[in-house]
Amino acid sequence: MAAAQTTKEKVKRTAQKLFRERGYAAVGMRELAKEVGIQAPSLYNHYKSKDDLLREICFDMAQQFFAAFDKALVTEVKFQRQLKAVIKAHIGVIAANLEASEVFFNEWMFLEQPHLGKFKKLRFEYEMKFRDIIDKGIKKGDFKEMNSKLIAFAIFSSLNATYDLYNSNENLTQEEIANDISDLLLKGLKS
Amino acid sequence: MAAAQTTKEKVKRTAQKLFRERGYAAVGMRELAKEVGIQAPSLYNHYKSKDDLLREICFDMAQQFFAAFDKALVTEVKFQRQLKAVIKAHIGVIAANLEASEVFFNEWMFLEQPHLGKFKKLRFEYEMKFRDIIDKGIKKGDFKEMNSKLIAFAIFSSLNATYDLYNSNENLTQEEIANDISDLLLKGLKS
DNA sequence: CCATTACACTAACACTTGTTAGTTTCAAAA
DNA sequence: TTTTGAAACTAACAAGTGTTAGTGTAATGG
Repeated sequence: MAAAQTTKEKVKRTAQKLFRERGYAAVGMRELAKEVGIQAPSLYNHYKSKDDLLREICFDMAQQFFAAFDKALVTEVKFQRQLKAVIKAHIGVIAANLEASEVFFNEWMFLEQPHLGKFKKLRFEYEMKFRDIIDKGIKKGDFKEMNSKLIAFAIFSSLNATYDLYNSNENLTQEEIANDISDLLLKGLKS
Repeated sequence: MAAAQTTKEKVKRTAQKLFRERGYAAVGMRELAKEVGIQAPSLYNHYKSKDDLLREICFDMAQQFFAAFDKALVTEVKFQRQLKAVIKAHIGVIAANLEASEVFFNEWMFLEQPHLGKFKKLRFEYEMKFRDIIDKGIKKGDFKEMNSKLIAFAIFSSLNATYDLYNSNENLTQEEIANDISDLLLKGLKS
């Protein structure tokens, strides 16, 4: 079991890093290849196009988010706990794939058809899983009567700030971020 | 006083639209020109470079955010009200410049130096104005003891989801969004 | 009425883009 | 030892990039 990564893995990891910091459209195949340490055409021994590379990054992350959500959900019954559990799971995936998840959130728009359509569908499904918990929680009385779409959007965008939090000078653990954000969302800032 | 917009205004508005929906790097000058209804080189009669165009969009928005913040702040003394007031002001600016504010949030990274440096500084200052309210509110006891950086990040990212909310099928007014988001942040989701 | 200015145009440049074709290298399988 | 396959290479293409030079035209101001 080689601890060293294969070239293909290195290509993917480097692409995640570059796509995140400069944007998919702004990163050229030559630049990517140089960072990996090979020539541009050699990239095509591993991925059949630039789009193919982006596709693998985005859909891998989608799969991870779904898997983590489903795993987190089964163990809880109360909606407050359910929400906290999936928030924790979501942040866990981000924390374990900091760069790839940023690409997932910000660069998916550059996917070409038909993958773009499939991706949008996946994202919508994932959003609906969150809204489902909120709606059920409202119905049961665990949560306040509020616009669940707005809440879902607020939750998502808060969670997705995790990357910036990690890169700030504060030394926050994944646990702390998940706890603080779910506390804020559930109980509010007011003392 | 022509009610019709000048060509320069049309260029700017079209650029905001295209940069938002396709990303700065992915939009070419020829495409922009075509949408405006002129030839690409004619753009240079109005802006001296592509970067110049992005710069004007970004710094105009920065100025608007600062102006709205300062205007909102003076009238309030309690920190909960202060926070709500600046949230309202922030969302007001987004609502009045939906496309430009998206460019401001997502495409500023493509600014070239020295503008990039100046822009980053402005963004940081703006963030600190928010954190300042939170920190003072915590000190006074109006707010819970929490990591103010995390809170500020969560607030910012929530606010910046406003664009997506407007574009969803829900018919939410600017008032409603501002009220619901500040309610959520202050009082939490829990009933 | 003439000079100037604003703003459009076409042609073109130097460079970069993603990608393909064809070739070489080198280790593992037969 | 020969064959095969993966994975690197160089050379090159067609298309697209931001931008400049130079020109025409029509309205404006002296």
